[in-house]
Amino acid sequence: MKFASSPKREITPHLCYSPHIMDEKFLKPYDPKATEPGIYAMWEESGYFNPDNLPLELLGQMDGKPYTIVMPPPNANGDLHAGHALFVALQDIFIRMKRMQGYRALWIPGADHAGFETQVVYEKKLEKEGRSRFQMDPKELYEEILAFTLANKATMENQVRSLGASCDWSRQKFTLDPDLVKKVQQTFVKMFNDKLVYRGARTVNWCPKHQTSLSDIETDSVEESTPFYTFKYGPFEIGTVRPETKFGDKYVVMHPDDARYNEYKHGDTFELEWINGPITATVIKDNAIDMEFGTGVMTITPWHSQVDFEIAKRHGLDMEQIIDWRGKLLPIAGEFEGVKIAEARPKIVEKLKEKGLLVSVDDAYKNVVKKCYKCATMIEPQVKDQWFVKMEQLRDMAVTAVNKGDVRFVPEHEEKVFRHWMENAIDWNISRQIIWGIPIPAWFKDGEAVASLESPGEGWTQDADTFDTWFSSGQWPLLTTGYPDGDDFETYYPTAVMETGRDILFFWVARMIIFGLYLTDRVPFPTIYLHGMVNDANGKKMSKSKGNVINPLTLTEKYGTDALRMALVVGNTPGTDLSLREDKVKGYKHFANKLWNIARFVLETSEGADLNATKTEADEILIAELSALAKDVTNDIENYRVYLAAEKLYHYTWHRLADELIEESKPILAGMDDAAASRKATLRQLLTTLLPLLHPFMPFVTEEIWQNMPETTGFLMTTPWPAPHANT
RNA sequence: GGGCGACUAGCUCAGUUGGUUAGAGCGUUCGCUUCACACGCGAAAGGUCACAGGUUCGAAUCCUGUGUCGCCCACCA
Repeated sequence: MKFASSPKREITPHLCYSPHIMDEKFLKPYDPKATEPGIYAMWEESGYFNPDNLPLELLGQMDGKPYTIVMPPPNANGDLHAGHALFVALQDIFIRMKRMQGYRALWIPGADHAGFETQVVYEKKLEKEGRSRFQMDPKELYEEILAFTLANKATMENQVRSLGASCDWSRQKFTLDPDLVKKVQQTFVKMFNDKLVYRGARTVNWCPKHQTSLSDIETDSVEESTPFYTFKYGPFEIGTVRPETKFGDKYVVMHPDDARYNEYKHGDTFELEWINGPITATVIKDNAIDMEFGTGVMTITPWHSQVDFEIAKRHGLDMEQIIDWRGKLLPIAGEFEGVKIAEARPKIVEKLKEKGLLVSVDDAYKNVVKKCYKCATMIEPQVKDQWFVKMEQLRDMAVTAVNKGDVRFVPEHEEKVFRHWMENAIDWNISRQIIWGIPIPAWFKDGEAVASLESPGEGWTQDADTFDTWFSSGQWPLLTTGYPDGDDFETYYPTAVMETGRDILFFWVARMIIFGLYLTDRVPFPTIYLHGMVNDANGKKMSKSKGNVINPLTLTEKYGTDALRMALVVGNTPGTDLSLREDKVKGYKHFANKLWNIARFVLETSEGADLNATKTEADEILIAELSALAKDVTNDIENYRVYLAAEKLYHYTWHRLADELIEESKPILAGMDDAAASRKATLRQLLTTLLPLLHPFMPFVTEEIWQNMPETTGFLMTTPWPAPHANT
């Protein structure tokens, strides 16, 4: 493979300094605050975060083979949290090692406009200011959210920098970049033409507070105790937990095989007294009815229930909206018109009771209700014209890829979770009734709907809806590498590994696999590394309302970035949640300082020594020991056992090198013989081997020490990795 | 209702796919102003590996069951 021979950046001389005598700063404890910003600026200025600028000598090791990670784009609607710090640490470890191994290591940063999530955050802000989006001009609202998002995006980028991320800022992407927006819209048009998206009036998850529909995974199912009412309905008894929806119920449904109701035939009609007076009801026989449940008879409300909708569709029954988009009853409710459902329910029950129609109430009944995952408002199922992605074919592609082993999961058991979800995935509602998002390139005229980037002509109006944000972020590996054309796409796609949180396996990872397969016939990444959640010291989920949120930047301020990175990584196995304790971070600050003092000791005692001195047999063994560790650690990282690699290096550094080797060296160094000369050269070599190994984990302190060693040149960041590959 | 995972030292967790006396960090106890480091050094205590069976020469590790906790998915009104 050929690789770009873009001119190597000249490194400004003042950036790399090699003092003859040890710098005074080694006489004081390591000071991350005074060190980190300068080091990061130096790296960034070097241009080496961009793999096209990497020295040819380095790339020559791997023949310019690419290694790509696409950074999960943080939502540009707030500060970074501990989870971001974890993924930065992990991904930077992979990228830094691969870069040192000679890969064209590319880590693409970005930001997500995060449609609904951002709008929710902004609406809360408006609420605090006593404003509401429903009283605002849409354009004005959009501009305000845009300004808010761009400000957050800039803050967020600097926070990512301060965590030491060696990502290529020159390739940074934002989901609302005009070229990306266009590509996302093109995908929609292509899917429309391929009949993989369709427009349909179907039951959607409607959030009455946020005034938008939501996908199934954007709702939480919560078990609640809800009274279960049984009412007289003509000659029948019917059960319900939602009396407020019953105004329009004029179909009574039972199972065709239910012997108890043999005398009633499908299509029979009868008169009955109902909530607001007499109505005519029709008997429907349908297999969906569970004869065992309740009386085996129910009435249906097709507009506000998925199951009822399906039944109504099968039999071509009328559907009528009972509850409006705000969650209030419509005129069909008569005297209850305009009343909120929560208020209306007990009143309706009371009325039915007075009419002698209430048979019984079961207060112990447990019922699963859907809630908006952002505001916990009860989801109101509503029938609405929306765009849906047809999942069947796409889902099969993804499952096949997993079965073939084209994608593997770390930890392995997540594959089962993924497959289980995938096999049951139903059509995906991608329309959102919010302004903050990518407009859906669809046009309507006389009940017809077409997808097209441009207006099809006179009289067509554009869809006012925007895409589910995951519709765009699902294409992220493609969008960031420049699909469908361009050198980057050619070179850097598919990526090497997708490292992200377990919580967005369905939201994001599943969709990326689907879009990758659909658009390129290739999975976007062969490996999915899923990290667990970062919880507070007591293992509780961090949340603003609980007030237990740990800001990673506060910790780096106090203990240094290297310390936080180690604390997040050591002992943190993939897929397992982590309890982040300040003590742990503090411990690794001490470790950074320990390394600092090791460097000080070694540099001090070996000043002016001949680094090529002949080594004693004992010293050769020490060199070999570290080589073996280097190989072992390389193997661990390449097999995603970062937690082990970090611990082994920690242990070697502190308890082998410092506690044993340095201690035993003291008397040896005191002599002026060959053994002393050998040991001086050996300690220096051990240090120059250990620093690259520790660098991916603790980039700042290692680079700082490296820059102060007389025998080193250039950056530690681009120094060859001191061990062969474990896998090739 | 279905699925996934966890249970190892006081606490937080490792234990790399069965192999000597089960490890780390923090904490605890004792002793050290030892000239790299008190952000330190030396030592020590502390575990029926949730429980019950099974496979095996050998089990924290594999199998079966039980219990407890956590997470995810779910259109029985």
